[in-house]
Amino acid sequence: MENWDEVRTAYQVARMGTVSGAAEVLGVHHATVIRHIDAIEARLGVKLFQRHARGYTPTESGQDLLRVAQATDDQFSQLVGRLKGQGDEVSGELVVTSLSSMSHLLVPVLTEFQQMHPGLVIRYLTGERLFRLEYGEAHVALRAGNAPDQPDNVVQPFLKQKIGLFAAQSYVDQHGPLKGVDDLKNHQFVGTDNQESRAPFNKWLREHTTEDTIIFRCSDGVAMQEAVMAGAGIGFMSMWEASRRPGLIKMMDSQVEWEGSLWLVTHVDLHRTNKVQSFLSFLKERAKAWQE
Amino acid sequence: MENWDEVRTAYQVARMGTVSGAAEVLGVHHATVIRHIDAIEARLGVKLFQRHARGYTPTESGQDLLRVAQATDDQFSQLVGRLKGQGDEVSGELVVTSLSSMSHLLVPVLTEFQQMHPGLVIRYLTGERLFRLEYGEAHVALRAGNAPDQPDNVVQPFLKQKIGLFAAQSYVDQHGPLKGVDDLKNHQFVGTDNQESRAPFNKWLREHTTEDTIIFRCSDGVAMQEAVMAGAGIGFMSMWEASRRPGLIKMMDSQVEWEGSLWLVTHVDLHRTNKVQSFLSFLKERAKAWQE
DNA sequence: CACACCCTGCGCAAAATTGCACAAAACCTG
DNA sequence: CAGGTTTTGTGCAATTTTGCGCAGGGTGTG
Repeated sequence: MENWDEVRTAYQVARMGTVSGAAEVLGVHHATVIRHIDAIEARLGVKLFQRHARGYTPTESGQDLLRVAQATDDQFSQLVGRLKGQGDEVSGELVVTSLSSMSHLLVPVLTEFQQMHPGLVIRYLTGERLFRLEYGEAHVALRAGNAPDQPDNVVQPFLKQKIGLFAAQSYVDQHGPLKGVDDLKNHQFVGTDNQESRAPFNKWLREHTTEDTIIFRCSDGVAMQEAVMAGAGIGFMSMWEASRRPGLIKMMDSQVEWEGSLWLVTHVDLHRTNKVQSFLSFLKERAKAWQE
Repeated sequence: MENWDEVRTAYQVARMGTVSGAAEVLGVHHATVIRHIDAIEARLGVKLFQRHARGYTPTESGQDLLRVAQATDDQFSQLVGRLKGQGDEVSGELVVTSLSSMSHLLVPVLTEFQQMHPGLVIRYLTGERLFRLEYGEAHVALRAGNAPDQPDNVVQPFLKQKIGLFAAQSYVDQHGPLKGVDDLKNHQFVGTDNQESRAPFNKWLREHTTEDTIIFRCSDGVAMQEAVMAGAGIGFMSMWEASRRPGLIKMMDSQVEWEGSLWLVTHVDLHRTNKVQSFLSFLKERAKAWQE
């Protein structure tokens, strides 16, 4: 059965009993209805209607089609109702992805947002590989670094991540405090294993010290923080992270050039949906508290 | 939801994951598929797919549509299976109509035919009013008299009804036998109450006797036979009927001009269906036995 | 019995749909 | 990393579909 429109036409004819009545309901010319009926009967090789001067009377086959198409019509009506509503209400899944280092910030927000919308299921995806918005893997992504410029992605600046330079008390006891920029070469650092890291504070560090001062190198951000905590060396950490870890000593005033940008990225197809929009506005609201 | 064809297109895209794949399945150009998707999304105001270089990924709304349309597709497939088979197999209803005087002949045939086809429901309609084939009230009609010439009705001659002139033994005892055509005016007859009856034997009777000899007039054929049996007068009766009623005396040799034609009438829309055809051939086969 | 009304059916022209060719972008493979 | 493949997207022309007007026929009603 190809050409579902002809089924719909036949359905209305069976329901109305006349070609003219069906044509009026369908909003087409009655000649079109006749042609549809002739076409579907010819394709099926079955008479669906008995033609007479008063209209079209469905045969048993036509009554069978009537029942099936009636159910289909109901199904479609319900579907349209769901689809139209779905764009407006916040329900179903909300898939958010970010680097795992952001989870401390995001998880409380996601939890609160879910509690505001009982019908919502939160899927928070973090991992090494980038979850791609284009394939529908996520609705909202939190990205760091330079502004992403992927097509079909609508990207907006989220917030500047304030970065500080910290060390553990044990490190200060052992190596003494940092006495300004010129003293950097006399200390040892915890840094990223990635030589080409484009994070601004990493570039700053490469410019102001020599390679051999970075004596503890990690590929994972969380491990870096652990290393700093353990006194392995001086390391960069977001101000917000540092405030949650007691015993850290600020080694230097924060430089503006260390700041990293965070970006909120959504797929253009989903950006205008109420679900995404309400989450974004809620997230920005909560993010104001982090800035101070 | 108008335009069911677009639903079908969207269904195939959701199923295949690509526009090209859906286009191949649907047998249309991929540009058509793209336009259908754009159209249905615009009409619903909901994004059904996320577009990317690898194809179209259904959103939650698209997945909802996929489920509904999948069910619809199954329903339609089953419907087509039923419809295509329905034309071939003998099942459902078989509606036959005739004058009630034919019931003695038809009922045994109908009974046997039903037993040959367990899935069949026989509806045998008899009554004063004519059941009209055009409105789907009956599949097959058995008509007497001149050949019906209604449009859309396919008419075929069934058999000639041999008619004899009979009386009860009690009538012969009282009035004596009929001594030829010239003796008709000396007898009394059982006839129809309808002055304009076009039955050939009635016209013959009006031509060969006077009105006042028809002393028992009925509107119903069965009542006429009862009257003849009771000795009210001489009356016409089909040879087949007379042979089933003992004690009747044939008053005259059967005249060819008395014979009435019976016609099998079907609606043109149903005439070619296997159900009607197999019943007609079965009926004709059984009718051969009546001719002898 | 005649009139009015409604429904079907058909030819022709207008309109919408579709197919085609081509472009551009992304992905896979060797 | 480059070539080949697959995919979507768009302007233009051909085709199909649709709408319109009118004729024909049947039905019901006054």
